[in-house]
Amino acid sequence: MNDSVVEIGSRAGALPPATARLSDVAAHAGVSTKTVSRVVNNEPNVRPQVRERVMLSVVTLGYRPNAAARALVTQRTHQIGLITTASSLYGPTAGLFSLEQAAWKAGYALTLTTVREPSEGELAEAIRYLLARGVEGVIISGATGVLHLAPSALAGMPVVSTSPVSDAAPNHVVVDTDQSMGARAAVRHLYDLGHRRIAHIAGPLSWHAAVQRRDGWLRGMKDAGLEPGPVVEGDWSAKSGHEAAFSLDRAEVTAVFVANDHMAMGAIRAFTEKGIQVPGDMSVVGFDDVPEAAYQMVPLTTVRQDFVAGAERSVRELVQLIENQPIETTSIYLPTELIVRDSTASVIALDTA
Amino acid sequence: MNDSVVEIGSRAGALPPATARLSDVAAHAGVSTKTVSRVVNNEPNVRPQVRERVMLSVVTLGYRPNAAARALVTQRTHQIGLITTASSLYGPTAGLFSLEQAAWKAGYALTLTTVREPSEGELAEAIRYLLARGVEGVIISGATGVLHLAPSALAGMPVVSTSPVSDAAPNHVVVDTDQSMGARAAVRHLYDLGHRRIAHIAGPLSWHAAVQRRDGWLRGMKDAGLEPGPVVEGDWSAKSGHEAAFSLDRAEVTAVFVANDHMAMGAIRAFTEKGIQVPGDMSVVGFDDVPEAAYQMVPLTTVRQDFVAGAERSVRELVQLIENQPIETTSIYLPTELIVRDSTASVIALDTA
DNA sequence: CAGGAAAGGACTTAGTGCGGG
DNA sequence: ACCCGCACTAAGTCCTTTCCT
Repeated sequence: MNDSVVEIGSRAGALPPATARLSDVAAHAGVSTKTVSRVVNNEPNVRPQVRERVMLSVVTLGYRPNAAARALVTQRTHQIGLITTASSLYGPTAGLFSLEQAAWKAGYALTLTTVREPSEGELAEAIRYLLARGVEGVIISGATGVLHLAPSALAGMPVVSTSPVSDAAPNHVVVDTDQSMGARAAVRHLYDLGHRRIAHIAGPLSWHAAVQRRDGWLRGMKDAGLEPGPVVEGDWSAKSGHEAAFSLDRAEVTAVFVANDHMAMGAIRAFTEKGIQVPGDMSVVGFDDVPEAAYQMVPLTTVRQDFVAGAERSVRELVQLIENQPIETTSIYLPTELIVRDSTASVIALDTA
Repeated sequence: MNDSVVEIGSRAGALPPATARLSDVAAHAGVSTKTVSRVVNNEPNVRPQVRERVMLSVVTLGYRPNAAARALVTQRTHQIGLITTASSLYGPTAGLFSLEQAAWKAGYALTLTTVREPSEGELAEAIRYLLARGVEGVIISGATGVLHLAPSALAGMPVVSTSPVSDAAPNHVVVDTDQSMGARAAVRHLYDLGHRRIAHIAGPLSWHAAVQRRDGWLRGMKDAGLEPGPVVEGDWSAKSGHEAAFSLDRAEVTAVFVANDHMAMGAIRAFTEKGIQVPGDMSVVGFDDVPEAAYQMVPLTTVRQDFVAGAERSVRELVQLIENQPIETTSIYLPTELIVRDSTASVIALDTA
């Protein structure tokens, strides 16, 4: 038989091999495997002395429970999958670590998956991959339009995402910041400063977040009784913000609401190159409140979103889904906060051509 | 018996339950489990007809191999753990996605773990956590000084990190960009522009990367026969760069080598506030080449590092370690590239007080 | 009837749940 | 109350058997 393995385990020198099994511990402590299991899992009905003896054996043998064996029998992996866009954009990454820590606290490990573009095909592939890995739920964040997920691909797997899915899936919750309200707050701020012609530099409209912010801007303009100014679409990068700003006609607008901070930075640079002062001649509002926003040449007025709160909420909802606890809502929208700095100022002269 | 399970599996309607087992497929196709295993794993010695019939059963039952069972018997999880610093700093995150994609290509899944500060304790905890999760190797990136890892904690686990470990561990490879050479290139560039008094704004010196860049600057100065200018320590943030720049005496220096781009941005802003023109009165070189570096008010001269290459190399080395293939070196340093933009200019007047 | 491809069956992996003592 | 032993989880491995020239 393979008692030899036991022998090797118990005869090991200073560095115990990582191969100690439950049965090795049981043999070493002179109890049954079941008893060791009880001790390891902190279950009751073990005498303190026995418990201690087992613990000692665990330590001396360097025993570590085998996750695979445990998962096999309990049907639980305590793993959740994260599908995110492969880019170092601030938004997707900012929430990442909070997500991991929230998952950790909840007793789950995070398995990371990236997609280039969240097409249905790529998403399905990512989900298959995670499913094969045995994750118990999935969080989809980052670049996503409305998700078109074939329900069959999910196979009833709990999902939390920042974007809604096309078909109302049963095990799905949306957790996102209230992009629309944030955008409206930005417009309101500009309106209060006297701006009437407000342009928008949008993010890529394949992103749900970009659409939401544009629609929020549109809605804000309408609410204020204003004619929406021109819209230019960028790709979130400073570069695209720079280009977008160049295409904006100074005569037409006195302020721009930009869909994220990095594009706003590029835009401010473009305006400066054209001889347009920010905020003297042009007010700019960004979105995100990236850490360096306050330390730009022109400290940026922006809409802050709380990525930490979003991450924690996402994990909480997902875990509830996984553990079949009742959930209250299927869509949760977190508030934003307008941070006023120096890139916005009141209009001195309202010169409309 | 549990034939009932089989029955449920085969009688399922449009949406097959995710519970189909290998034996269910075998029963459905009228073959042995071993044959199904052969088909699923693309092994030879199965007649094409049989193979096809099995495949059909796999599809109709929605069979998916159980990762836990497979891992248990093969003793392979195909999972690697990533330990990184919980911050949305550009450096650590930039490599993250490349890491995931490289791992994916190599057939491994990435499990994410974060630490606040990479102290020995936190690292040991993270490693234990990953070990318990069954990872086959670990990549440590981000904020790390020289790693003090108790060899016993690792238990012989393959490790790739950006920082060296104190005790030469057997299964350890260092993969990092050549920070020192990058810093020296920056100094050289400033020297060639006529600068002689070059200050340094360092990153937090608890980071190995920060130390390396400072030492590179020191070495570069020495090589050029220059007296090192003042050093101020920041924390990588734009804010700290801003503060650091304020403490620099204009009379003393004509150029600053800053340990990362975000601090450089803060520094440029601070100089401007003090009425010091960049690059007219002061040259600034950053490090990283973040995407927005080119679109700042003053496009930033910086040292670019290739995070993608680093990530790919890290995974490659780790997989070699895991699969017991011979490795050539235990330390790999990747080259950097100096990107010259507008934040550096030649010295017009050398006014030393 | 030797010989090789194709398929089957018992056993193993590391734990946990359930009944019994 | 405390502890033991057996059955069971879902795959894969090794070895054997069957089948077909």
